[in-house]
Amino acid sequence: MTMNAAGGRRRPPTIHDVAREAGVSRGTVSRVLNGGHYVSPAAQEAVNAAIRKTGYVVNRHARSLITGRSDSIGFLLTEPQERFFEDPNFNVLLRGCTQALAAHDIPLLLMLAGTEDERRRITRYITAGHVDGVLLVSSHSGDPVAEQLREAGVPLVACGKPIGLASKVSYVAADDRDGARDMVRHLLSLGRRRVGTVTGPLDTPGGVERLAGYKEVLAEAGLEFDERLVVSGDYSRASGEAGAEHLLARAPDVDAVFVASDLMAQGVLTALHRAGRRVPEDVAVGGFDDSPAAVAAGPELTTIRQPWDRISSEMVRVLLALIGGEDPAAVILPTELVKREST
Amino acid sequence: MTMNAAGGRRRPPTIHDVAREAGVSRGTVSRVLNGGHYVSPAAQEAVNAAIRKTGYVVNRHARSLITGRSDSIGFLLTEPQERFFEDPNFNVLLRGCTQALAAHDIPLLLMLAGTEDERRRITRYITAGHVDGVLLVSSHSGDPVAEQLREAGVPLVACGKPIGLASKVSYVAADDRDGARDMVRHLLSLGRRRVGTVTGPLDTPGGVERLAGYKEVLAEAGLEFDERLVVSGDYSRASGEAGAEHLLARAPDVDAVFVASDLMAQGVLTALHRAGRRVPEDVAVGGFDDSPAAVAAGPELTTIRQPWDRISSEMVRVLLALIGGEDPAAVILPTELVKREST
DNA sequence: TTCTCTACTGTGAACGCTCACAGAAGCATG
DNA sequence: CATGCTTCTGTGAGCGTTCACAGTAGAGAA
Repeated sequence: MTMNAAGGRRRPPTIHDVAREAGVSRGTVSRVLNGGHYVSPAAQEAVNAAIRKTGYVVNRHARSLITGRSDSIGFLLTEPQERFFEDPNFNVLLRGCTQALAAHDIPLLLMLAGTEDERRRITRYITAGHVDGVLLVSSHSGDPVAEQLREAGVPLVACGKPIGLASKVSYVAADDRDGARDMVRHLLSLGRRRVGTVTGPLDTPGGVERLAGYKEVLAEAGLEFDERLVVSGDYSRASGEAGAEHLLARAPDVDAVFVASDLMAQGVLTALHRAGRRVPEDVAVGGFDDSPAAVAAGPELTTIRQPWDRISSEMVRVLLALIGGEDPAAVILPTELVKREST
Repeated sequence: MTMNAAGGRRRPPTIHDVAREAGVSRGTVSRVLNGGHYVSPAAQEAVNAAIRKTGYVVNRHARSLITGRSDSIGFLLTEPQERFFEDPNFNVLLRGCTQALAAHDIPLLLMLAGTEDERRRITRYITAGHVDGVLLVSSHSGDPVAEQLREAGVPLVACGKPIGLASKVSYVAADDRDGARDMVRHLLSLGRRRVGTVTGPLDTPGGVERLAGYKEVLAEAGLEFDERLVVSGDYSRASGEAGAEHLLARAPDVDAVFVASDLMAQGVLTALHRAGRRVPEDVAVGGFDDSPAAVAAGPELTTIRQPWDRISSEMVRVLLALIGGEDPAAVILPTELVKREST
């Protein structure tokens, strides 16, 4: 649009050009750029017109150099596996965060720290002040990166309650336990009495909480806890399949399964199908997440919807507050039972 | 806000601190940082030691301010839909690019430009020089953002051959046409003669090329082209399902389907199952992509593997070359037939 | 009048780095 | 001895911005 007719590549306009154009000083332009306090309406208007005319865009590098802020946020994934990329929830979360930040005109830097080596480099990068804060997605406990960032005083918001960390780290999570309770109550309401579960990894908050909810409801229904009905998975499809086989072998009379993720539930469906069990007639299956995988499955999964859109927007809100100097906060968001064909 | 354990607020070390520590000047430190030309071995070593000792990390903002480079790359998604996030290929691509860039210590900025409004803001952001180059993922033709960036002279590499654009834009793509040929030949080799296809969107290069490959092989096999065997989809699961129903209605004798994406193929399987057709006995189904969806499907899909890892690393390589002043390049990578249960 | 207060504006000095340039040292050549 | 060349090193300037501070003008109070 602003190509010079002369053909030369034109140097982008600076605050100086705008000042000259508006007939004011650099300082006044800067004040307009940063909220417009102590600026007369006339100057305000002149500067805005000059900005439009010159096509001026602030040079973030120059600004960052002096403010010490970088005006960007890191999205950090410290999973050793690529599981998160396989996980549809991850997409939704990433997209939600990007959009929430875009509303503040803040770019998001995607950082993958799978290996030990990468983790070191990225920690170094972050602590050097190249991002103002970090959105952390790391399900496992005892994450060294998280601990290091916390110690370095980098504003940090985790997705899901971090287990291993000392207190005072902000996080946003769905109410896993309550979601699990809802699902198991739902299964019991269908008349099922031999309700098994395939848990998530038990070094993750989600895994622990969902199992806790399961146990609570069985107890409140007066059903005896039967450890043969509990097998553990790692949120992957394959582990769901293996888990269901295990379950069928140990408790053939199982008539319902609460699976701690939709992806695992897909695996469970496969295994049940192979074993000749009909879903939901013989065995009702409930998932967790309401990810695209839930609808992709056949039959479509009854599941617990996690409010990913709200989780991501809350993560961004809390992080920006933290950067603004507010105290750490924990946000727990409600889940919702979504009934489909599998129960 | 990095608080020191000692209690003092420590300013991060600058190039000046390193210079003092090493007993040399700023200039020498800078030269070491930028390749070490014209630096004596003794100075080189002293500077490296000082860097290690002080924990110095270069301030990219200061560097960018003077060099005009930003040392970061944008990953731009201009899809209006969230389809890409649903698409497992996207994950692999994003991860691959992030990692390839990480090897060069270049952070990746994720940019989503779904709406018209966002597109304007992001174009502005990019053309203001906040990234050195852009990896563009936009399947549709006539993308205004791409055209604007091209005109503004921003180094740009597209994923897949852009249709609408004027020439001279770099891209990396799998050999869609050849992949389609392989799959259709495979279906014919199984003795199938009524081979249908569910195409991708025909305003995308993938959609067009895969259909072209299909037609070519039918022609070379001496089979007459039957337009009842061709229905179009949009790469979504739902469109695959609808497409298969359409196909069954128009050509009930269909004995094989080449589906232009795995996700659509999942939908095709669902529709075939509902219609009581066995796969692969009654109808063989071939997908495209070899995405996780291919293995998630039941039966597991025979498909065409796209070399996503190489696509992403090539995109990064070409973009860095472009930034380095080299000429635009097009890279076409070979595909591979992966046989599974559905054929 | 004179003083104070408020609202606004301009100016130099940073921020941490790279770049151009000047110079020094070492060595060979005229 | 001067001269040139190469390799290395230090210095000043400046990138585009914000920030602190010093003003200025105008209004109201003493």
